[in-house]
Amino acid sequence: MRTASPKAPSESNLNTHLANSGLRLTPQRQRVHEVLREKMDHPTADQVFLRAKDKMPEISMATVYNCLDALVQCGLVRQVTLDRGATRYCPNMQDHSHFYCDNCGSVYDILQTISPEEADIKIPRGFRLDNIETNLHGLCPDCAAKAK
Amino acid sequence: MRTASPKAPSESNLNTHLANSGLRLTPQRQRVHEVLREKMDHPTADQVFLRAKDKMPEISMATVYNCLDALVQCGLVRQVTLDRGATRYCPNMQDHSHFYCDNCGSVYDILQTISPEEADIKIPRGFRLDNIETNLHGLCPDCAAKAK
DNA sequence: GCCTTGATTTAGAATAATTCTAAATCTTGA
DNA sequence: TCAAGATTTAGAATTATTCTAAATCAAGGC
Repeated sequence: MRTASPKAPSESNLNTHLANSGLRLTPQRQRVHEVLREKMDHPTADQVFLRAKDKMPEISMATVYNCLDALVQCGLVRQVTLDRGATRYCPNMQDHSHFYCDNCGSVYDILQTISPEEADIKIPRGFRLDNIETNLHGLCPDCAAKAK
Repeated sequence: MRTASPKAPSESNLNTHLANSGLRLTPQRQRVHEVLREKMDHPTADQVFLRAKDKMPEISMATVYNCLDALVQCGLVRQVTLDRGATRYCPNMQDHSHFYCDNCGSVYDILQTISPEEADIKIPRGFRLDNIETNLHGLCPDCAAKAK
């Protein structure tokens, strides 16, 4: 039996985005999306996998990668590569940049970015610029204090 | 016997930078630096390894990583992480940003950046901002043409 | 509702990228 | 010349990501 259950706004949002990219809404994609929004640190695929398993023990690593790719593709998650280590995922789609501590590897959202207009970036003819990613490198408060 | 051989400017530059970071000038570090400057595409560690072996067949992968780290540490090379794949290395220390084609993965130097001042980035108290990395994402001319 | 088609998930293998280890070899300064 | 510490090396180990083929699922047509 199927009852017409009202959907949480985030779920319908998720469905809309997925559908716009020709992707389906699946329990796994929901779960991965949920995990990312639950704790908006910047988890690696592995961390997402571990957290997702709490409520969905049968999910596999390959699926986590698939889901993350799907979410990135439909514009609900950003992929963040800041160093040689594992890629991180960020569900905050508000315009912002990332501060990366080159010493301890911690990541912070910085609610400020440079828009293409104000940056006045001129790209050569033929290129199509989709977005500008800004990564701030330096030391976090803890490491900065110790560095003195 | 040791003769006082005059050094090429780039070599003395390399030595100066290394020394300033408490690092030694070694043939391997010279070779890796040379490889990067020979062809300023944005090679991965693996590509650097293959190219370095031409003139130094006994160099090892671990050493290439060590050398790249040393060069990054002393400010002669930039590490560039643009996606989930291997890290790339860029010997162009002129202020510039990278354009990354999200479709084919090609990388281009864009001789333009956003200075911390004009960006007007305000980081929270306690953080130490060392540099701003700007990555431009989109499609290269080839992929942009095909995408239409 | 049933069926077909293609999308998605799965476990596990495979590959790729990076780091680690311990021994050998340099380099520098005393 | 020696000692101490830095660097290199091969190869193993680890980590991160992708691939594979089979099983399952979802959506649209009948």
